[in-house]
Amino acid sequence: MTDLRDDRDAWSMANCSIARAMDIVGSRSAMLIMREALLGTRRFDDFVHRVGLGEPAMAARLKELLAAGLLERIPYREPGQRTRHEYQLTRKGRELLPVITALRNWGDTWAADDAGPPVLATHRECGHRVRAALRCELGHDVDEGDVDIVAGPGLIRST
Amino acid sequence: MTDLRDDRDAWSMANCSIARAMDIVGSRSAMLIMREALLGTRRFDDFVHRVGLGEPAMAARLKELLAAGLLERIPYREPGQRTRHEYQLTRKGRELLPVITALRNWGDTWAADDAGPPVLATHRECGHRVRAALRCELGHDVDEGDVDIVAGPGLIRST
DNA sequence: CATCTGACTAGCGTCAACGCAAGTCAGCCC
DNA sequence: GGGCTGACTTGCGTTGACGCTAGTCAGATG
Repeated sequence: MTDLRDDRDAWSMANCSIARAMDIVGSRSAMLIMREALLGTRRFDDFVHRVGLGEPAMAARLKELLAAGLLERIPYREPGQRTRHEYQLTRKGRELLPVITALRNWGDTWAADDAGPPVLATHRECGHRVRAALRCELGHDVDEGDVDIVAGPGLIRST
Repeated sequence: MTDLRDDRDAWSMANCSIARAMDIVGSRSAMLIMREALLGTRRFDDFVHRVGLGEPAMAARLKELLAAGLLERIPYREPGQRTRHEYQLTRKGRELLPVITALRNWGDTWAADDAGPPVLATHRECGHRVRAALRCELGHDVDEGDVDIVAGPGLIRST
């Protein structure tokens, strides 16, 4: 099999992973909540003022992200305080980091103002900037033009 | 200053690159249009039936993506046909490939059904699967836990 | 026991996204 | 020159996202 793009209409996107991902984190607010969660935010009120969403909207979004399994609601207790709940990333949520990083890279390049990007992600061990780069399982760097699209096990062919 | 996460409320996300990116391609339909464009789709009607959006909505989305500079409207002429226009990716649009790839990776892992992912991106030269991976400018692979967030030139500090 | 704080919920009103149905418009084809 | 096709536009109505204001609720604190 060569490249599925050569006969695009012979297969369907009914179970497209990109569409499914967008159904879960494909809104501005959901993605910004995940940005905050990856920056370490855990409490409801902090999400509200750091993301810039109203309380009712935030409560609804967090509920969706809990239901989708990106966040967990964990009880905790600060000394002298009553038991509360915090929103912690699950593995499913933590693995959005490459998506967020790729979005930040793109925004830094194409949507930042003249001053430049507000924050930089760096490699703790060497201090150099981190990017989401394409590479194959053998470790090769993959150029934009060197990607083939081939059938996967879940491919749905059109009738 | 080491890691900005240690004092999260001392700086603002007013010019966040992630938020800006989401303003442009942060809707399900915009992202699916970019998916199709990266798969080679160029004509209006093909976008309509491959993305599964109505004609009015598609016309509006395409206009936004043209205005944002992700697509260009280029005249072309098939033999025996009149001049038409096709939507071609610009460099700005093409550089969304890491974002789309990261989203597909995540969806393949966390949102695919039992059959598995419908399509696979492979490296043309070796045939192995392509992923969006974190790496620094020195070429190191970067682990999820090894990312620092430090001030960039455009950082806005809170008052 | 009343108060206070963090974390919500309830009830509006508004605005944007989208589907559907129908109309338009330009030019090749017969 | 009347149809046909591809690429839209116009005009509904519906649904969902969100802001705002106000109310609730649980438990430590005074």
